Amino acid sequence: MTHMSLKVPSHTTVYTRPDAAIQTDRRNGGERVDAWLATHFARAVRRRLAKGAHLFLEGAESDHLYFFLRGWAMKYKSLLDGRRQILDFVLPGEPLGFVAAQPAPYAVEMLNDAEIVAVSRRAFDDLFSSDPAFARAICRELEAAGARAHERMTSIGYRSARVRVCRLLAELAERARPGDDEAGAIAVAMPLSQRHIADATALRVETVCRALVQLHDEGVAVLRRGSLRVPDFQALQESC
Amino acid sequence: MTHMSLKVPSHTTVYTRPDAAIQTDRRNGGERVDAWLATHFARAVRRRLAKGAHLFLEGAESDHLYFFLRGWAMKYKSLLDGRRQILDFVLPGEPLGFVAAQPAPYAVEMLNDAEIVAVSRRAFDDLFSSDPAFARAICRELEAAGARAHERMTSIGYRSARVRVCRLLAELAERARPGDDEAGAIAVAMPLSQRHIADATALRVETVCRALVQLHDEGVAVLRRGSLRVPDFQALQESC
DNA sequence: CGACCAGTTGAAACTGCTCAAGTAAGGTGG
DNA sequence: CCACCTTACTTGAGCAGTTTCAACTGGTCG
Repeated sequence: MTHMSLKVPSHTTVYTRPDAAIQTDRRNGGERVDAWLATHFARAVRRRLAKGAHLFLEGAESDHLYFFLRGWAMKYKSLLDGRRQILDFVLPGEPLGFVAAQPAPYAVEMLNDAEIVAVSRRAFDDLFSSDPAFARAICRELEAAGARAHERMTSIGYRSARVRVCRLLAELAERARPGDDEAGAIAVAMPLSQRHIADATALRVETVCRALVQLHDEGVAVLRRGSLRVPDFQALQESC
Repeated sequence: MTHMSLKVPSHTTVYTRPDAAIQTDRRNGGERVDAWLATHFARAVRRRLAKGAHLFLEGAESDHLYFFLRGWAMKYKSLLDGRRQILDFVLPGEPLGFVAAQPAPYAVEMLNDAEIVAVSRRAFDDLFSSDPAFARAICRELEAAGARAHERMTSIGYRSARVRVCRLLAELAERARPGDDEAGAIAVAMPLSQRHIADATALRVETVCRALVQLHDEGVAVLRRGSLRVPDFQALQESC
C-alpha cells in the first residue's frame, strides 16, 4: 500500500487558509436546535434566572438540558488562585448541557436576566434517539462550540492584548446579530464588564482597560454600559 | 476591606471544585466509538499514512470520516507568521471528522506512521441515523474533545511554562495508556518533538527546552527519543 | 452621605520571547 | 564506513509586553 501523496516534509509548513478571519458559524442547511422547542418541548419548564444567578456549578450532576430564549450566560472554570477562565458565552437560541450525563466540567452564570427552557434528560434522550436530525443538530452545536474553543485557544496563546479583545468583541457582535454582519456601523447590547472580558481573554482587568481605551481612541469600537458600538465593523475585523 | 481569597460576594463567584486536576475521560457506561468498526465498517477502506503525511489540510472539504487504529496525529491551525497552534492530538481508538460537512477548520498531520479507517460520509450518516447509541457515542467524543480544548485554553492562559508542559505530558500519558493510570512509574511511547510541545502549549521551543530540562533535573519526567519516562506519575500530576 | 464596585492611570517587576551561537543526533551519499 | 548535511536540542543575555501593586475617579445604591 502506498503512502499518501499529501506527504509534506516535516519542516515545510503548508498554508491553506492561514489564520483565517473569525468564522461565522453559518450552518448552511441544517435546522437550528431551537426548532424543536415548539414541537417537542412545548410543555418543558420555562425558568427565569436573574443576572448573577447560577444555572449550575462546576461538578454538578445535572439531569436537565437547557435552551436559552433570552439573556446571555457564561461558562467558566474557577482556578485555585481565585481567578476564573470564561470558556464560552451562551446566547439566545443556543442549547446548553451534556449529552453524556456527567459532572459538569464548568459552571454557568447569567450575565443578564434570562429566560430558559429546562428539558429533562429523559425527554431529551427520547428525542435524540427518535429524531436523527435533532441528534445531528446537537452535534453541529458541539462542533461549533469546539471551533470557538480552538479559536480562543489560539487567540490566548498567540495574540496581543489588543487583538484578543478585538476578536472577542467581533465574535460576540457577530453571534449577537446573526442577520446583517456586513453592516458598516453596528450597536449591540453586550452585557459584559471589563472583568468578564479579562476572564475570557486571560488578561488582567487593567490590561483590558488599556486595550479598550486604545480601541476607543482609534475609533474602532466603544464598549460602555453594556452596549457595544462599532462605527465600521469591517475595520474592527481587520484590526484583529 | 481586605481582599480575602475566598470571599464570595453574594451574587458572584462560587468555587465548587476549583481548578480540578486533569480529568480522565472515563466514560462510565457507554461504548467506545470504535466498537462499531468491526460490525458496521468492516469493509471500509483501511489506509496507511507515513509520519508527516497530512490526512487533510485546513479548509479541505472532506467527504470521509476517520478512525485511528494505530499511530498518533495532531490537529493544528496555521498562523500568518508561520507559527502553528496544535489544537489537539488524535490517539488510537479515536474518531476524527465532522458530523456537519464543512470546510475543515484545522489540518491533520501524522506524528507516526499510522493506520486509519476511512468511512464515507454516507455510511457514517446511515449509521448515525439508524443507531442512536452510535450518535450518542459520537457526541461523547465531541464533548470530551471540547473539554480538552477548555482545559488547554485555561492552561495556556493562566499557567507557567513549566506547568503547561507538565499537564500536557500528564494528559497524553493518561490518554496513551488508559488502563493503569495509578502506576507509580510509567514509560510510554510519545512521538513528540519539543517543537510539537511548543506548538501545543503556545510556548517557544527554547522555553519548552528549559522546562523539560528542569523537569528532568527534578526527576519528574524525562522525554527523549519519542518516549516519556515518569518515575512517579502521581508526583507529575501534583507538580501540575 | 458614605460604601462599594467598575473603570482608569502610572511605575516597577517578571516571565517568556528574541536573537545568537553552539552541540548532539540522524540520515544520505560517497 | 566515514564525511557531510540537516534537523533537533541547548544555553546565554538582553528585550518586551503583561502583570503587579498602588492610587485615584466616577457612578450607583443603601
